[in-house]
Amino acid sequence: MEKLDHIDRRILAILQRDASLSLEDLGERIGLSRNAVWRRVRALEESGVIRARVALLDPEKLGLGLTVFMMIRAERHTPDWLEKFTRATRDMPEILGAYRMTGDLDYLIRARVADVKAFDRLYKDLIARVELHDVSSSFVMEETKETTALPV
Amino acid sequence: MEKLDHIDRRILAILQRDASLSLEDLGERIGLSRNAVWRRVRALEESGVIRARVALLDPEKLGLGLTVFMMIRAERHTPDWLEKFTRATRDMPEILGAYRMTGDLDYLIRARVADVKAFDRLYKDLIARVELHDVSSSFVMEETKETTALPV
DNA sequence: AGGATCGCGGGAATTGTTCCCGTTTTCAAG
DNA sequence: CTTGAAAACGGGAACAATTCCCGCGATCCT
Repeated sequence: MEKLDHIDRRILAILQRDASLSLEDLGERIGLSRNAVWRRVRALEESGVIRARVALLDPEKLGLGLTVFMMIRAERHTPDWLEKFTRATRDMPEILGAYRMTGDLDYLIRARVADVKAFDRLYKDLIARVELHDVSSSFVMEETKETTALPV
Repeated sequence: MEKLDHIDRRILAILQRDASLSLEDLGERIGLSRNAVWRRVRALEESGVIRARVALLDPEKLGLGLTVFMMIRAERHTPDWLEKFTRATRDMPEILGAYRMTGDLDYLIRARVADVKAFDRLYKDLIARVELHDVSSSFVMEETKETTALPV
């Protein structure tokens, strides 16, 4: 939790939508010299507020047309089951998010695959790696929103 | 869906984890001149495979410590309900993802907020904007995985 | 009011990007 | 095989952006 002023927040708001702008352009937009902006950006990177700069790819163009959520209840509630589950999800690149939850479902997985057939392979691969008591999968028909931009 | 060779995929794999590398460095890693790499990256941008370059922020450092999922069943199943729902989620910056689903739950929302109190405000704000028949919210205790990197 | 601190902008060196051009590789047809 | 066309490569150079140094002005604290 860092102390950020209004200008820092405007910089973050812009960069988390488009990090390809030059410092010159960025400075122009917020009314500061390329230079002042550079110092602020560097500070935000060093403090870890800016965690990374990445390229976002288009899943459709990569043939990954289907988003799937898997609602999971665990077989056994032990530390080493959790450890195994964590490793399994980390090692499976189709899995984009894995969450331990409150409520009656224990875990939630968000994954991106080519199609239903590919999902079935993912499913079988997952249950081979870690025992699951109950799994209910839902396909996403439409993503009405999907962003990496946090509220600043 | 584009035709990508092995080198393109290696470039994408690197850039979707770290887009701050220079063309020189990138070329070195994959055994090509800065120049050949530049042409490939440009082609990937123009074809839309690379959708954007963005900065990823640390939610904890911004005081957004809580991820929430909301499982929703709709009040009415009409085009203009969907339209209203879509606009509502678009306009609420805490909502990072909104998905129309198969199965017995109609919609799923992924959101990031400061704490339970902030979630309650989000919840009340949402039900004020669009009528929901049934909402069940779960908090994320632990994110064992969370990535923007797609399998290439 | 004086002194210290902080953030700003200008300038300049360094580094990175972009584009041109000649060469090499690949691939298909003869 | 050999040959010709097309595609991809690397080197060089111009241009652009980044990075860092410095001096100035605003702000704050006593």
